[in-house]
Amino acid sequence: MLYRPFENRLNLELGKHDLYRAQWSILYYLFNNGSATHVEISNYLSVEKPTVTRTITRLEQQGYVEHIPGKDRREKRMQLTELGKAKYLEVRVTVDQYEEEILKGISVEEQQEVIRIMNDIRKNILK
Amino acid sequence: MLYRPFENRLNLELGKHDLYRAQWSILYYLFNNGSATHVEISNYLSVEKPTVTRTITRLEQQGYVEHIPGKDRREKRMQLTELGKAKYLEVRVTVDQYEEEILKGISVEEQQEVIRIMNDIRKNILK
DNA sequence: AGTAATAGTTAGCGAGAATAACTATTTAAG
DNA sequence: CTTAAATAGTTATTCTCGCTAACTATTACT
Repeated sequence: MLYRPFENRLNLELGKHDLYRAQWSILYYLFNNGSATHVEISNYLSVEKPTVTRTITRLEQQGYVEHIPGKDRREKRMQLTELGKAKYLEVRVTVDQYEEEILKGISVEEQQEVIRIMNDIRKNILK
Repeated sequence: MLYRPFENRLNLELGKHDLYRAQWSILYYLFNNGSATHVEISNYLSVEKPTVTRTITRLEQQGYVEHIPGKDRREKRMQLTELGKAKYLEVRVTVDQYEEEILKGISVEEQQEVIRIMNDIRKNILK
């Protein structure tokens, strides 16, 4: 009931910056995590590895992410480039405005409550 | 954060019945509404008309929906067939189990609270 | 009567995600 | 210490779901 309108508007906002949701969610994760492997991203987003590979490839072509040596020669640990960080912060402004707009009239307590409950549900699903 | 795991699991459950989310959401709407035109479904799901046409066509081929005369010769008013109603009830059992499972430990008050707030957000987005 | 608007369809495109089958590397077991 | 199993990632292919643009058919408005 909420997802489609939310997705539609978010894609509209992100489109202004030549980004899609899948790309944005990885920028977001890397910015807040410093770095991550494909598998970590895969688990975080609940998508399969090939999906991650494709999106990461695009982000690499755009110059937003780069890979750094991991503890293995198998794993590919990724992090944001300087350009990627700048991009994140730039888009963040737009996304913040969007969030503020759609949360108008919802108190901070209510927001926290919803996040807490959604997290509980998430745990139930992934269990 | 919640959508992908939810979608994955739901599709898994629906897959047991040879259905996809898009189809299920229309079955759901028609069952609870008696009948609807393409435009009504389009608005309800926040999806464009061609998308509705395609999904409805599939449901028609599967024998779950049929069209009845509307107030126009333009509009195509759809309703569930007997088979469609039976299918809905059959799948409903699976979906109920799924919902119960993922809502374990969430009180009814909390559920209502979340629904209320999500509805408020939805209104903000569509405004 | 002639133009607007509304309902739906067709054609074509693209995002996003999945599975299956593969390579490369690392870990564990006999 | 070598071989089998597990892990990380890629490639190829397929599917759903959704979009826009351009169309037909019908109805409403001026």
